[in-house]
Amino acid sequence: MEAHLGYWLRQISNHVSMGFARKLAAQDVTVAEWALMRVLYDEERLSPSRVATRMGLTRGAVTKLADRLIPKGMILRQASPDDGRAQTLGLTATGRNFVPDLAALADKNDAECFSHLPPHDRHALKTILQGLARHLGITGVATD
Amino acid sequence: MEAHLGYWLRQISNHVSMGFARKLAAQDVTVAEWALMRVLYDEERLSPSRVATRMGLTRGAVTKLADRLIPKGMILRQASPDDGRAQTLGLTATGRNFVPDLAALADKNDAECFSHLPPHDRHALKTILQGLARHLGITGVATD
DNA sequence: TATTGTTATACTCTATAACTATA
DNA sequence: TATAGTTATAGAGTATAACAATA
Repeated sequence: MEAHLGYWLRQISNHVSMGFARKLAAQDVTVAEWALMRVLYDEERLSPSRVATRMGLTRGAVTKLADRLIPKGMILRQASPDDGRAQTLGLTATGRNFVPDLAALADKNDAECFSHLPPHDRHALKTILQGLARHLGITGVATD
Repeated sequence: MEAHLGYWLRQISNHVSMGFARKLAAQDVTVAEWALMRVLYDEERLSPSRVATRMGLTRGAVTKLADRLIPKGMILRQASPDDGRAQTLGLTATGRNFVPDLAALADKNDAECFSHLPPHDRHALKTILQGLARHLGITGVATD
């Protein structure tokens, strides 16, 4: 009943994410909001369904995130001309300009948490984690 | 703006924790509830304050967890004889007998997620994570 | 006054399921 | 009938702040 890898992973991950969340909060953005913005940054314009698939969320969850980002002026929701049911989500100019600033916060957070690691360990950690993601069938696109 | 270590950590950690949560759910226990039971397993009897410190939670959060575990018959809340303000939390016999079963689920989950890793990688991962915990000042006691 | 614990309230994150409008 | 999206509801997880009882 000693400690498990899953335990240590959770401890560190929570710590790192909380630090990042705090930095984002100073910009009035949550981690989930950032993840959505990051996905849209790569794709210009995506339907909520596709966003949901990429982020591993339900469509309803995406709607709620979008409902928060729209009044903040970060993203736009527009009806698709082709299909009366479909919508598209895309960053506003403001949102698009903001993404690199938020990415810089991710850089900073990563640096604070991991820069003391010897390069060899940092590299090993990333390689092992990426291998695990592949093996465990984690689909998500990088979002921070 | 490539992917960060924090990102991969979160992806893997979420995946591992979700698998564990599913297993615990089949026993009508959540991860947070398990964490509290695990802390009490080591200590016999602890005040909510001390539990909060160990788990990195507020006292209010501990009260809520305890309020769920008590009707499940897993833990007991008793007034301290010494200090009229103080309470103590402790596992019931049922709860105490249950902890090893839940720990076995943690073992199983860990095995499912990590057993395919070469022993060398598994060891490196654990060592690096534990080193990070120490460096980042993560206090928590192992809870899974 | 300080401390212990509980309660009230709020918010994020996420899910499931029902519903609406189209196809 | 099937699909896209939204809405309604719920619950975990957590925090902050107010409060009651006791020290």
